[in-house]
Amino acid sequence: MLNPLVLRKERDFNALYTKGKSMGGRFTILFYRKNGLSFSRKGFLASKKVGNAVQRNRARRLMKESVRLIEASTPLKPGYDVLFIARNSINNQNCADVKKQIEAAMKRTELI
RNA sequence: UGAGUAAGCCAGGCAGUCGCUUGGCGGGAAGCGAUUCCCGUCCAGAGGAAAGUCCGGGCUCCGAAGAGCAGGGUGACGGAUAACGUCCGCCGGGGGCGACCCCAGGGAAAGUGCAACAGAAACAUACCGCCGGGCGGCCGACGCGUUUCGCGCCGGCCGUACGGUAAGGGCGAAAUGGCGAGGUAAGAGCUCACCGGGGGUACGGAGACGUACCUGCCGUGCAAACCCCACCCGGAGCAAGACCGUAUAGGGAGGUAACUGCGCGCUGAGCCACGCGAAAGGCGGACGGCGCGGCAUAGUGCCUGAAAGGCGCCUGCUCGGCGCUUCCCGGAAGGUAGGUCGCUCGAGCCGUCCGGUAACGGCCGGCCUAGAAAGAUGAUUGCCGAAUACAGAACCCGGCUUACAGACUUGCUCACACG
RNA sequence: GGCGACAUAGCCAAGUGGUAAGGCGCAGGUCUGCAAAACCUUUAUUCCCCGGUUCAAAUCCGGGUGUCGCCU
Repeated sequence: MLNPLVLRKERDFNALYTKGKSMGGRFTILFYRKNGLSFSRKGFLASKKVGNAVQRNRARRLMKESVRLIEASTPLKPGYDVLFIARNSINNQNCADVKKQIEAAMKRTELI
């Protein structure tokens, strides 16, 4: 069985883009929306604008690691779909800066 | 020491903490089900190009995987290999002082075609020039007859038509072997030496081919133009495909929103008819444009269709093969954003030895080394340190090509210095 | 991940060995009292890039880059 905590279906992504709220940051863009479930689902996305396969993998790992560290102290509120999209400015950044930016964005949108 | 050339090898390392993925073991859960998930612990966890997808093969399905045609590919010779357009050796040609490097390197007297422009001619062609004798004119010397001229002969120049000539000029990317001498009216393989080419003979070599001798020579380039010769190729691709689970058994002539017309939204200052002259009129979130929607009983158009002793299906075509029967379409089956398998033990990797110039092959011993499904390698601390470039497996393997910071090893060549 | 197609002026494009057609647009001109229409003129020299074959390449061959499409 597939992991239910991961955003997967094209329908969910389209709903996020059209009906969800968004918040742009320096390195990432944040989409979020209430999903009506008892748990939250997350997605991490890096388009071809970010770079080649190595740079896209690096961007997603930085975002996942940042969210993991944030959730260790202050967990995500349940009942949301959240999508993190990397911008190409994320290249050559270290984890601490990305974590700071994502944490600020999540606080402003009151997801944590 | 410097410059160069060829081959090989590495792709930051070690330790601690947190986190991710497969598998083994132990325990516990979820779902109608196929089956899956959670916790603890142990082990393992991207590349030399994983890339481009340019070749070749395995594997799977398609219609039996058959013949022919079409189409595509390769191209000196001998070998290696599962196979190749790859690799090794060797031949020929080209480059470099050299080590060494580069070459789609069969056939142009089998045929067809092309060779623009320029040029006389690009299958046999004479433009300028050179030469020859003929005719005409002019000039000069000589002789004869004679007197203000005529005739003969010799030489030169000009013109003219004819013939000879491919040595020279000119055109061109390319002009009927090159160069020198003889020869000739001028020229010409017409003759000769050397070089080049074709053919023949002999010898050497497994062969491509090489060497020697004889032979006077018959246009050139393009086959990555058609083509000929030899050899090879059925097509599609893991989203291939296999299994399981769940659900399900009728209906019947239309379908399609492409255009016009209709509605809504956005855009935003003009638009329409008449007339031509200076004016006057009508409409105006109009007309037009873009987007969305409705209408098939509004029109135009398009598609399918109830057909007949035939119809349908089959990789580009044919031979050939298969199926159907008297209305048609469906349904079932199968597939699909349900699950599992395919999914990694393989032409595998490492080492000694043996055969072979080498590519490679063989014996023996040892090893197991990613298999995800929004897609696993990250964060942080310390030490070494100049310290990192190109870059992420997606069914597997052998090659090629392309990208790339730097570090190291070995062989060989050239130059200089010293012994 | 696999398969396929394309790249020519600002836009649409023809050309498949011999110095790149055509249309729209832009600019200039003619005409007009002013416009529109019409007519005339101008606009490619790295034909996406790099090599090779050829006397000669947009065209043929090889490699690269970019864009687009399809996958029961």
